[in-house]
Amino acid sequence: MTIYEVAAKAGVSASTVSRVFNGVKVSPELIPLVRQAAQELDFTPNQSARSLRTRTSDVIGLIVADIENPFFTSLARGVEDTARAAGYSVMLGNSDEEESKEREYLDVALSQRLAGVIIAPATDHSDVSTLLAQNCPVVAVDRTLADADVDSVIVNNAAGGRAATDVLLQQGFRRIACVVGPSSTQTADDRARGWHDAMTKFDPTFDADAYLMHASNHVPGGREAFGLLLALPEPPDAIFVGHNLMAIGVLEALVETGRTPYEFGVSVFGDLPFVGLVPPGIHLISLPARELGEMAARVLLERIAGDTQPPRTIVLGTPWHPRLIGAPRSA
Amino acid sequence: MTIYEVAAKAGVSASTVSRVFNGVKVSPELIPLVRQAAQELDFTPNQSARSLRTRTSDVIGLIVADIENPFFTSLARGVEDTARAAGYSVMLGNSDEEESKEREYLDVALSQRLAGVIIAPATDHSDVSTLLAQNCPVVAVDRTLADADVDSVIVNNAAGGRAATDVLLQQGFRRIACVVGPSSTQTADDRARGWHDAMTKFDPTFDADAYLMHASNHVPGGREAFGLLLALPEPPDAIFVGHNLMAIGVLEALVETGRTPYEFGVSVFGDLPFVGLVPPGIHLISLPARELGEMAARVLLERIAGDTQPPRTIVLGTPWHPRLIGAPRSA
DNA sequence: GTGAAAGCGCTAACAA
DNA sequence: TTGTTAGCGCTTTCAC
Repeated sequence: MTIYEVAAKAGVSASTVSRVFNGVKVSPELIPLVRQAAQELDFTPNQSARSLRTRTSDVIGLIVADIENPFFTSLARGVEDTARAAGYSVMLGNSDEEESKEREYLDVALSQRLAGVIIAPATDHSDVSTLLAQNCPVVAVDRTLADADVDSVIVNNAAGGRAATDVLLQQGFRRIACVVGPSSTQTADDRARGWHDAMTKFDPTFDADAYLMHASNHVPGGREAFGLLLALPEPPDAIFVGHNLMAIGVLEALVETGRTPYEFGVSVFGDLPFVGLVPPGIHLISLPARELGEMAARVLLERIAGDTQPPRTIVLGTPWHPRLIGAPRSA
Repeated sequence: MTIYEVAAKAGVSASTVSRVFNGVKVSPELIPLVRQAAQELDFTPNQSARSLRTRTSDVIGLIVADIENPFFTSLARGVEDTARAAGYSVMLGNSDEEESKEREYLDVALSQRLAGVIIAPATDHSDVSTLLAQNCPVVAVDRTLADADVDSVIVNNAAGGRAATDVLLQQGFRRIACVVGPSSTQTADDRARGWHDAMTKFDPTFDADAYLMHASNHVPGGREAFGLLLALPEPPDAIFVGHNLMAIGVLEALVETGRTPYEFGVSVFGDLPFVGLVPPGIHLISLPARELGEMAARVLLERIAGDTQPPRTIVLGTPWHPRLIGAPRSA
């Protein structure tokens, strides 16, 4: 089924059919004719041909680090809904935090000549220059890109770490440990820095190094980190966890040792999926995952539409408001 | 950057460049020449042109009902990994259980001339005939398609319902309620049927109708259903929940009423995300979500490769083995 | 084994 | 306003 067969059936030229399908002005009486013919022939425009000719496409790429993490699913949902509303589809790639997989997806985006790409970069020096060189706009989300001059949509991680630590200090906890993702990843370092600032501001003699743990961004990572912390000569009396999945691991381990978050303080930067089953007493700072996705998509769509202002960094979510799950401590 | 510029730089014809990039036989000495030239020019083959010419594409579509449900994320992960290993990319669509959104994504798949589509249908009469008419293979996953003659990769839901009910009967529970998704959806009905069979086989006088609840496939749905069941003149002493998210809602409500799964039996068909925080005593039947995705992708890839055997229905996961979370009842 | 040439289905000048 | 025509970048006969 091509535009020519539709044209023949409708008794017009191919250009007229093309015009009808692209909303270009055409005598009103021809429109139903063409639509009718297209309908009867089950005609669907061939996007490959269209893309080839126009050098555009209505597909955007989304590359996330872990599609099984609810944070990224919500983010993806935000991107998808926003893109869909604007007539774009989403190609999803999962980098698994691996640069090589990420590279593969960037190459796919390039060869598909996607309209644009939203990426939660696996590293802060991920290379998107090939895309930029082809005028394929890129927006970084959740993390920034050090080597590329692109828009970023992020949250203030340091402030989050600080807020999550402060709420534990207010509760009277004093030896507050910190568990975040692998060191030298941006979000992990920033969150740890926030914690560090809050602790040393409160108590300049606090031996921060002893209570900072880096672990892998998964449930077992949190579990292990918790074990190591408890084994310390002077174990912490509370913990700030900078990642949702690790928090699950920490909480599992905490519950197993018979402790509760009322005795052993817990604050988390990130949302806990299905929070209803989480032991009460923890302090949560919600990350606007969906909004990050929506905003990233909105910025990308503007770029696709031709926006040429200098790249911006958009920070969402601050100021942070910790939320207590369950009843206050006294209860 | 086109194939012609690469050809010029390498001192060969465009056809030779094309051959090199497609692994067609060429004098060995030309290959490095061409690759070198391509490299220097940052050449990336234009897939739109390729698709237009060859009428193929290396992108497959995946349409799921709820990307925020861990079941579908695992499934998506299975699809993605399998597809990627075979050199295919995945376009993801979220139907939100809505036929209209599903239709949109099917149309996108059609106009993009995707290589194939894996769909977890929103309804059992979702219409994929347009795709089939264009020789775009379709594989149904998790649910079957009544009106289309396509491959399906599913689980035995009735057997799952039966197994989940039997384990509660063995524990001594007798008034076992059933909560599943909206009635007249296939998976919900099948799971309920399994429960019904198990109950009436055990006790032919059991008043099944009174204890069957349909709710929406979300956390609040499970919560509400649980409330209604408790309000019954003769409340159940146990519950079989046929959906992972609803199970979360049921468990939240259960915990709030101060009950435990040891006194009030709970069995679930489906995986509970981050199961470590779930109250002990529940019986779980794991769904092979990832494997469903992998198998669906494998079947689809075979179809894309030209497999023409009659459509098959592949059933995964049976026999079911309920798993107890936490210690046995006596403990 | 390699190149020249045609054409996949569409859009965009340009001409009428 | 509508049609004619050329060409987007690639693959693939068909000659050589």
